This record gives sequence, C-alpha cells and structure tokens, in this order.
Amino acid sequence: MDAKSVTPSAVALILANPTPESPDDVPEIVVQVLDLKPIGSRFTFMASDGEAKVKAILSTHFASEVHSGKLQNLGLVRILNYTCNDIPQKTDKMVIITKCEVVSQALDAEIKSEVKIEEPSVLMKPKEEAAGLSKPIGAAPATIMLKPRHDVKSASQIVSEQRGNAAPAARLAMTRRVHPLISLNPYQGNWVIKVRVTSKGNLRSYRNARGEGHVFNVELTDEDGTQIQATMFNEAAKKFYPVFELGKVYYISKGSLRIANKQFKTVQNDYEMTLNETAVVEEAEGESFIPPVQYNFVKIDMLGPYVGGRELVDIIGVVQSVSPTLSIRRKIDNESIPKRDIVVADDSNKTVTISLWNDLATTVGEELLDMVDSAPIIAVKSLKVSDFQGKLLAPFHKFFSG
DNA sequence: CCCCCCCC
Repeated sequence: MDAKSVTPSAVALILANPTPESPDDVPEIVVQVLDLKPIGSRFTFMASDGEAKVKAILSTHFASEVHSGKLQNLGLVRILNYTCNDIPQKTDKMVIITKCEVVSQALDAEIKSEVKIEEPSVLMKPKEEAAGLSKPIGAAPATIMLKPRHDVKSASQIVSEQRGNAAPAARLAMTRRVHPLISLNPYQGNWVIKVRVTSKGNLRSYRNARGEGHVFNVELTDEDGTQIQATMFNEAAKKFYPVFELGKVYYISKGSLRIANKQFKTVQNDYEMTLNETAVVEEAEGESFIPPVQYNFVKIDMLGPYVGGRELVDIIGVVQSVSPTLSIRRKIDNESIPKRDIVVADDSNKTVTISLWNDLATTVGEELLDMVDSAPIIAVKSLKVSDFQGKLLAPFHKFFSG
C-alpha cells in the first residue's frame, strides 16, 4: 500500500463507524489535512479523502506536532483512533482524533478525486519528496466512490474475528474504549471516560426554597487536559464521596451531561456532569498518562486585580505561620465553623493571609502547624481573594498539597 | 437539585 495517498472513501469509513471500540476496530484511514487552524489549545481541520470532507479536531497532545511543523496543512495523516461527536440537532459531524500519525508533510495542493490519472502526481507530491514516491490516485480508481455499508461491515467482521482469537483479558481491554472528555455531550450517553480527580469538594448539606439535600462535587481531568465538573446529589453524593480520592484515576460511565451554568463554572467546559446512584465508577489500576493537577500561580504582589473578583487564583509559597483553630460563629444561622489562618510568603517578597475553613482548618491546618518550623512550601489552588483592612486575604476554596 | 465560601 502506498503511504503517500489518501484512503478512498475515508470519510465514509469514519462516518459508518462513528465510535470504534478500539484502535483494532479502525481500518487504514489516511486523510489529507485541509484548513488547519487553532481553536484554543487544540487544532481543527477538514479531513479530506479527495472527495468527501469532515470536520476534525485533534486532541490537545497533538498540538506540539503542529507547532513543530511535523503535522502540516495539506499534509497526510493516518487516523488510528477517533470518535465522532454526533449531535442530533446539528447536521455537521465532527471527528475527534485521539490517535494519529503523520504520513506526509504538506503536499503541493489539495487532493481532488476529480483529477484525472494523467496528472495526479503533481497533486500528490510532498514538497520535499521526490516525485517518484508519489502514487497516482487514479490507481485506486472506482473505489474512491462512497463505499456501501456492507463493505464497512466486512471490515468490522474481520476485527471481531481477530477479537475472538484474543485472550479474554485482552478482549476486555480492547472493548473498554475510553472517550475523550471533549467528545461528551448531553445527547449521547453511552460513553466511558478515564479521568483523574483533580479536585474534591466536601460532602455538604444544603437547605433552600426547593428543599434540602446533600451535594458533592469533583473536578475531573482526562489525558488531553480537558476538565469537567461532576456533581452528585443525595444518595449518589453519599455513595461516591468515599469512592473518589483526590489524585486517583477512575473509569466512569453512565453519567449524564447538561449545559454548565456559566455563572458558577470552575473549569473550562460547556457542560457539567451529573452522576446519580446508577453511575459506574471504577478505579483505574496501573500507570496513567493523565496529567496531575494544573496550577496557574499568581505572585502575591500581583493579587491586587483579583480582590473581590470571581476569578480564582493559585498560589505557591512558604508557610511562615499557622494560627490556632478558631471557632467562628456564622452570623446568618449562628453555626460555628472552625477556621485557621496561615501566612504564606512567595518570591515576590510579599505575604498573604490564607484562611482555612471547616475540614481544612482541622486537618490540613493541623499538619501545617506541625511542620511550620521547617518552612514548608505549599501550593494552594482556587483561592478567592478579598481585602480586610488593607490586608490581602485569600480564603481557601480548595486545597492541594505541594 | 449545588453555586455556600463564613469572622475579625
């Protein structure tokens, strides 16, 4: 097979098999990259087989391939695994490419199947390759037409035959296809994600006009660095609170998605996840390439603009002092809440008082008190910054050790 | 369905 050509009917192959079970379920698919452009930290392009095109988005970890110039516009890529983001209301599909490799750097022009056999090598030639390496697309003649479905099925039949020969454990591994978080949407519920718990909230109880209940939030991050907030209520909150541990990696399925309320978003995602009691949460064993908690540290002398704002900051610094635990009586309901203040200094030569509330005051606060003589360095995430009598205060929102 | 983030 010639490495310098697109796969005839590649787009049809993808759309006929929108969510392959595993890379083994993906046939040879080489497409040309057209209209490559950045969207946030990712890149999108039109994947072309010379006849049909489909919108594609690359997982974030391919951004470096684009920046380094390896993956180029007009180049060829082999798609090794993907999932289609199929939103029923929308007619345009998007292929989220989770695994791919560069076959060729930029060709001279867009491949178009209408082009006749006589001249095709001009179109197929990578800029820096000798003409002899190119293969006329005409060599794959009538098959450039859209393939009928039964052709696609025969490919997956081959795969299932291969699976039949695999050991049971290997078969299971192949079946557990992990979906990138970015591919999840409210309209398609049959997914499995593999995510790290990068923030764990408290199990809280609340009472309001709609009633009362318990609620528990986590922030989840996948290997692309995509984050989503997941919320559990009542029985689900009680069930999963002891299951989710900060920093651990889990397979999650049978959750539901809804549009996130912009006003309360703590992560960059249009959706938020709700897990009820029927959700499946299972710790993932072994190695994982999911990045740990990401910080965006702000120097203490740069906190000014954040005072009173909604935007949260992360701080890293040396703990200079730890107060005793105080019991603060909340005015609105007279409830007493444990609180402890720590003073942190960083390399901007400023200090800030950080208040630890509730469990953080008693648990983390106590640990810090024990360590304070050794000037421990801590990283603190998601601080809300306020000002009291000219002193900057950063009450704890969440905590990660450092 | 939460979304509180408290006190000097």
